[in-house]
Amino acid sequence: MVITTKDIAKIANVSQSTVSRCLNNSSMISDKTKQRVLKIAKEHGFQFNASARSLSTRKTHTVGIVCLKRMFDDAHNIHYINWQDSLIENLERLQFYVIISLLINKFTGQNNIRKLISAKKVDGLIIMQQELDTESMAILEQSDIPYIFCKYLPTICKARDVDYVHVDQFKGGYLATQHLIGLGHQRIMCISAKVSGGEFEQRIEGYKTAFGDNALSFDKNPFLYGDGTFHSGYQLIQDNRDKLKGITAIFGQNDLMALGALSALREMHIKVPEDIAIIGYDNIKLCTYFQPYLTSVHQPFDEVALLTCKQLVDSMNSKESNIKQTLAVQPKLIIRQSCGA
Amino acid sequence: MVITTKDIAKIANVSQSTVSRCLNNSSMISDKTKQRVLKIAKEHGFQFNASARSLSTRKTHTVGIVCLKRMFDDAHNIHYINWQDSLIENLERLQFYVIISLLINKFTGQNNIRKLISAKKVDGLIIMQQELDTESMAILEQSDIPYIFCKYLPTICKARDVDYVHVDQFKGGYLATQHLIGLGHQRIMCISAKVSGGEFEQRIEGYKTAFGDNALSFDKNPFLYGDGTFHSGYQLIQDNRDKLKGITAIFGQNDLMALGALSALREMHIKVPEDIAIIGYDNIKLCTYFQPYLTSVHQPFDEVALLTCKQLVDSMNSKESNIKQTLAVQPKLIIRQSCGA
DNA sequence: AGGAAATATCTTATGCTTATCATAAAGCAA
DNA sequence: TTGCTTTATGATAAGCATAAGATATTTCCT
Repeated sequence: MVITTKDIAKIANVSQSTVSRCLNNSSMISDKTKQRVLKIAKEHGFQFNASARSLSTRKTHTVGIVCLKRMFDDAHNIHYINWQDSLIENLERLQFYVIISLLINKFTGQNNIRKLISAKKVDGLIIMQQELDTESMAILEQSDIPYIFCKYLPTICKARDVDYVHVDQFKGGYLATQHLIGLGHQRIMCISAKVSGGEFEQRIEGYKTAFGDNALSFDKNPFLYGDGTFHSGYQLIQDNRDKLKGITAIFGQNDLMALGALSALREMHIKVPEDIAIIGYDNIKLCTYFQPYLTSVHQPFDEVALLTCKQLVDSMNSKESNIKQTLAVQPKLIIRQSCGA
Repeated sequence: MVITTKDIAKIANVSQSTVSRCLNNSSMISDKTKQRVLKIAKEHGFQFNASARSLSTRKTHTVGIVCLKRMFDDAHNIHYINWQDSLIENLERLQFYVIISLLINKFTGQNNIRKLISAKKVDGLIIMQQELDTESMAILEQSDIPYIFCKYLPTICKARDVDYVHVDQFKGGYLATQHLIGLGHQRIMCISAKVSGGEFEQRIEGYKTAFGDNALSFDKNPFLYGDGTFHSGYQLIQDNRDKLKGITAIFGQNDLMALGALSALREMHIKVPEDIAIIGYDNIKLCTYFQPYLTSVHQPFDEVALLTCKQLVDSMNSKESNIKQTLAVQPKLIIRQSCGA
């Protein structure tokens, strides 16, 4: 059923290496032979045996995407899937197979990064993680395959010499805050989450800098911490009614928490944006599901995915190890109804 | 850096085939040798070269998941990712690598099912599709690897002899309708979508049967068709205010449309559940984000994923081609606030 | 035409593992 | 001890494609 180069060689009455050269578009081959072989290959629906080819060339044409957990419809991750999705699309466009893998196999305790690398299953890895344990990091560093961090990990990446692509979170926090200040808000509550990786911290830095740039003080402004889910945003507001006194705006560090807060405010009959303005972060689809539509900071995941794949493919193609690159993408303010602008 | 069986053979001072036998837990090997070889392998972090092994054994320990499009945060698919997610988790537990692939490579026009099969990249395939073109179906049927359809495709599957796992959508539609009728509703509007595959049609069959079982007529009840997105649910209500007259309940054939409808009703100051009850379908997280929380029909994706993987692995392990199986999972009614129960 | 250079093709080895067949060693019965 | 069965291990081939080295063919120049 399946045809190999050997079969084609027999049919075309040439050697196997000639077939290989034809199929690989090599020079040193006559046009006549090439056309003949290619025609036969096509007629028989020839496809390289990936294993044999990998064994010989040490290339798998496969990229692994490693992530810690996959709970896409909640938590900080309703939009996370878009990043991954866009990565897959880009990789397929570039003719790579894509293996998805959890960081650790929950049932065997096996480190999947190690497994993928030492089994030679992939040519490169994209790490989508908030943080990475030292063991995994060491495995990556000792490996000879290129890897890149996508989106997350600014703090960790900063400390190490690795490729990474991220959205400028400081800028995002700055943009959001500047927008609120521009609308006259000074008593702004921050709803954040304690997740490692430093993304949220950077947004807060942006927030603080915006205050500074406007010669304003944020000292009296409350900072509340949840876990990044919708319900934590909701709960934070419910549990801190007292802290709302005097507050005119809320900066939700992600859309889910912002929308959770919005939901709580609605139940408390506090009007948005009339009584309190709300701004979110991520620009997920949910922003435009229920009125008032949520003003948010868009993270251009398409651009990030494209850059990530490009950079990884560059590394995979070049023989020497490239100079590590940090690529930053600029977020964008999306103004809707929730701030009354 | 990377150690091979040949290296281990040299270190242990045995032949390569002995090493292979030890690592593969073969019989015909003395305990002493086995322990020694295993110890060396472990010390050096030995991992089989996947390509070489596949070439020799014709097994890749890899399963492909094929899907048409990936637009996970919208459309009918906010919960679709959970299915896939659960599949991946189950496959990793069973020690398989997972390749994700779009049905067609948008840029090359290449049929990825064919590519995965003829390149021998996978041992089995899971198809997550609403429908499948005849070419792809033919490729699958001619291939010698097992494949299974997950969740979708009841109509298509019924016509062919294939393995498939699905949720009993008829039952789901029946449960939802029965619940509404039990609460005294008879004038129920159906908000559905024209998506092929037959899922929605089956839910409607369940709806109709429930009416019949209660000796009621649904003849005057409106059936509205959108595209499955939140916004289409919203728009359907906005555009059909007139049809709401006399209606006491709405059956949204998926949660997104139901919530879209809910959002529209809210803007029209129609109270849910007091004026109109709403029931959804899918039981996505979003059901409990904004009050009134949406009553819905839960599709047990964990169970479906487990069954899918089990059945596929069975097929992959057995030498002869198994008898094709149809596995149905029962949906479950989740009662919340939106029907006033 | 003769010979070097360029072009086209073939032969063989290689990548890593497993499978098959062959061989050696050990155990046991007569 | 001989001969036979088990048990353990080694040697070689096979799986499929590519790479390197060898050979044949053509082209081109003097």
